[in-house]
Amino acid sequence: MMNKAEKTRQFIIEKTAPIFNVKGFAGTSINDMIQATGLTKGSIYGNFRNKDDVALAAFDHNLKMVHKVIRHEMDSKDSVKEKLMVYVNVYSNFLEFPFPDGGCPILNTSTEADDTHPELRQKAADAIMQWKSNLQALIKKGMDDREFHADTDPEQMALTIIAMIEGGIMMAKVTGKLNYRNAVMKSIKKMIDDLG
Amino acid sequence: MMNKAEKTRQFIIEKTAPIFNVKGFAGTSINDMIQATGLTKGSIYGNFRNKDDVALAAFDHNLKMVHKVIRHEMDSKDSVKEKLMVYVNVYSNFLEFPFPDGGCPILNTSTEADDTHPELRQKAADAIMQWKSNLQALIKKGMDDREFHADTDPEQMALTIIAMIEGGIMMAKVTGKLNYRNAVMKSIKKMIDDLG
DNA sequence: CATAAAATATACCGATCGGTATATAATTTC
DNA sequence: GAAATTATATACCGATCGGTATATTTTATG
Repeated sequence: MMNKAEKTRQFIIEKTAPIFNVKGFAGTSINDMIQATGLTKGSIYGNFRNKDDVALAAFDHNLKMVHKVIRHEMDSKDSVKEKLMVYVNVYSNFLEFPFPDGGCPILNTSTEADDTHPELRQKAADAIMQWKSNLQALIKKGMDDREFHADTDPEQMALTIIAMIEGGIMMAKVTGKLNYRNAVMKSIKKMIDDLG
Repeated sequence: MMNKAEKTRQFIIEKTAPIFNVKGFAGTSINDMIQATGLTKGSIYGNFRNKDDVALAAFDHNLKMVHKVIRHEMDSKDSVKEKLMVYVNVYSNFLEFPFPDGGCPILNTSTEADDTHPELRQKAADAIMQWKSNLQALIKKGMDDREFHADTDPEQMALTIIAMIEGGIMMAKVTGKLNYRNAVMKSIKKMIDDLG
């Protein structure tokens, strides 16, 4: 059971995570956090070492939200193909799911942090590598189960799916044209279908 | 022929464009620009209305560099397929080309600006839509020339190629694993090959 | 070459930045 | 219930922020 400080820390994380995801690390100030939480600096610095510390926790929180959605949708799926399609469906319709404000935290954090914030960059890199490994394992299982063709390269397929998802999200979000993402997701679906 | 001010303005743009591409709009300060150029605020504000103005010009400059590379590589290609492959080859090896520091300006600017900076977001959106239109026209020409299958959806194919390129760049850059991008580029090549 | 115009340097501004020290309030412990 | 401990609020800090006003330098013009 959480004590007062743990509750406050979690509250701060929940309130600041969307802001970091929308405005980025450099664009988010302590004052933004104060306004979002209604607390003061003493409370923030009492629960976190510094701004970096909050940002790292916020990224973890955003990622956890994404994982939660994926896992929830994944639970009711049997075939590997259906499980792969979960990614496409969730990322195609993230307004229907409790996705973080600001969109995909992996995309946002990777792009901002890759040159500027080694710790955030490392977390985003870990998230992508984990995602790749998960997809790769799924695809390999599909091959083992004879659900997919034996000539499939699981790692390449996993990386390609992620690239298409992230690229599709980025294009749709910046242009405001949802059919852009839909077109890309349609391609991913066809690619997954063609696996077997 | 450029006068002194025009030369200085262009100089400021050239020096600050990589910084904006690496650190992002929010992460780049007037002081960064001063240090990069060796000039002072009077010179910067004498040639630009404000920081936004510099950032917009810097994005244009970065984009122009990318277009220059693509156009240069495109010139010696005859078939549509070869022209499409130029994008894959250039984005696979942008260390071999005069690409902006910080990587792809479209990806960087789109992701940072989509929620925070309407003008930059619009520029990035325009760049993507232009890119999509160019690819779409190429693909359509390939179909008209019977180089590609008639059942190809040019817009969907164009969007998918861009998504894969941008997604592949993002993954490789944040993880430091170049084979990630190479795997995705390999998939794009196969997809282009399968067009006809 | 002198003067006017333009460009850049310098000084300055209020606001905000991330963070710390101390006071006060809230919670925990005995 | 009082005292100790912990958490949060407040005041404060130096540094940096984007930007402006004015002085100085450089360039252009006649």
